[in-house]
Amino acid sequence: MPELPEVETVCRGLNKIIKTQKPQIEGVVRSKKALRFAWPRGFQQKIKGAELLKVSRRAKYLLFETTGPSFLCHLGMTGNWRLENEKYTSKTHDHLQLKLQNGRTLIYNDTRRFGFFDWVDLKHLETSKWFSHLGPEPLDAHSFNADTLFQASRNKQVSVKVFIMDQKVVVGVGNIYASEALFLSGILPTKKAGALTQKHCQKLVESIRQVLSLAIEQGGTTIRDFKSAGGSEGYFQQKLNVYGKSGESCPVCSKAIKKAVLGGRSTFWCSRCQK
DNA sequence: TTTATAACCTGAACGC
DNA sequence: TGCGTTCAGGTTATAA
Repeated sequence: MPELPEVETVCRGLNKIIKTQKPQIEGVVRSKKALRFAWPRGFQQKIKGAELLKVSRRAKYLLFETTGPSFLCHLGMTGNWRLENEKYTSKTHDHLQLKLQNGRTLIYNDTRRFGFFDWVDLKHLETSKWFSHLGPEPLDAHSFNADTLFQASRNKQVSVKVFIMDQKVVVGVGNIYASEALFLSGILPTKKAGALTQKHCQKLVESIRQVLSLAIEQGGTTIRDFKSAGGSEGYFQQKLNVYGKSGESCPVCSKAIKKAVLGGRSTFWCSRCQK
C-alpha cells in the first residue's frame, strides 16, 4: 500500500487526532495473530496508561512518541489507522485497538499483515535496527541531491527503476512513484543506474521531489485500500500519468503506455517520451 | 558483493 | 454462478 506520501498523510492525520482528542491510552486490545513479526514484548502492558505525544515519520515508518516507551509502526502493504466512536463494530483484520480517555478508539487494521510494530529509541534512531541502513529522505535537499544520487549510482548494473526503489539509495519511493518519477524525468526505467549522467540525476531528483510533494498535497494515492487516519481517501490517483495505464495513451505524446516487470514489480513507461 | 527471486498473507479481479 | 489463477502499494531471506 503505502509509499512515502501515504505514510506522511497517515502521520498528519494521527497528529490531528492527537491534538483534538484526549490521547491517553486507557486500554489496549490486540489480535492474537502476529503481523509480519511477533508483537513487541509486553506491548499491551507497556503502553497502557501512556499518553500519545506525537507521531513522526522516517522513511515509511511511523514513530509514536508517548509518555511511556515509544514505538514504531510500518504499514506494510495494507496497513491503515482509523478513529472510531464509542460504539462501533470491529472489522475483519482490526489488529490493534487503542482505547482513548474520551471513549474513542484508535484502530490499526491490516488485511495482509505485512505491517509490524516494534519498540524504538527515538534518541538513537539512526543507529537502530530498522534505520541504520536507510538512505536519505527524498525531500531533504542537503542529503539527497544530484551529486549524492550520481555517486550512489556509479558501477550499478541494476535498472534505474529498481535502483530508486532501493531504500538504501533513497527512502520512500515505492512502485507507483518510481514509475511516475521516471516518466516525469524522461528516463527509461530499464536504463542501468550506472549509465545515468549527472544531468539525468539532477532531473531525477527534481522529479522524485515533485511527484512526492504533489502526492502529499493530494493526500496520497488510493488504489485499493489506502485510507488516511481520518478515513479519507487520497486523490493523487487522478494525477497518475503512467502507473496502471498499460495500453492507454501517453498524456504527452499519445503513444501507448508500456508495461513490463522489473525487479519483480510492474513498471509502466512511455517508450517515446522516456529514453 | 551484487543482483534476482521467493516468501510472507489476504482479497479483488479476471478468465473459463 | 463457481472455481482456479493472477496480481497487488513493502521488505527480508535466500539463491545465484
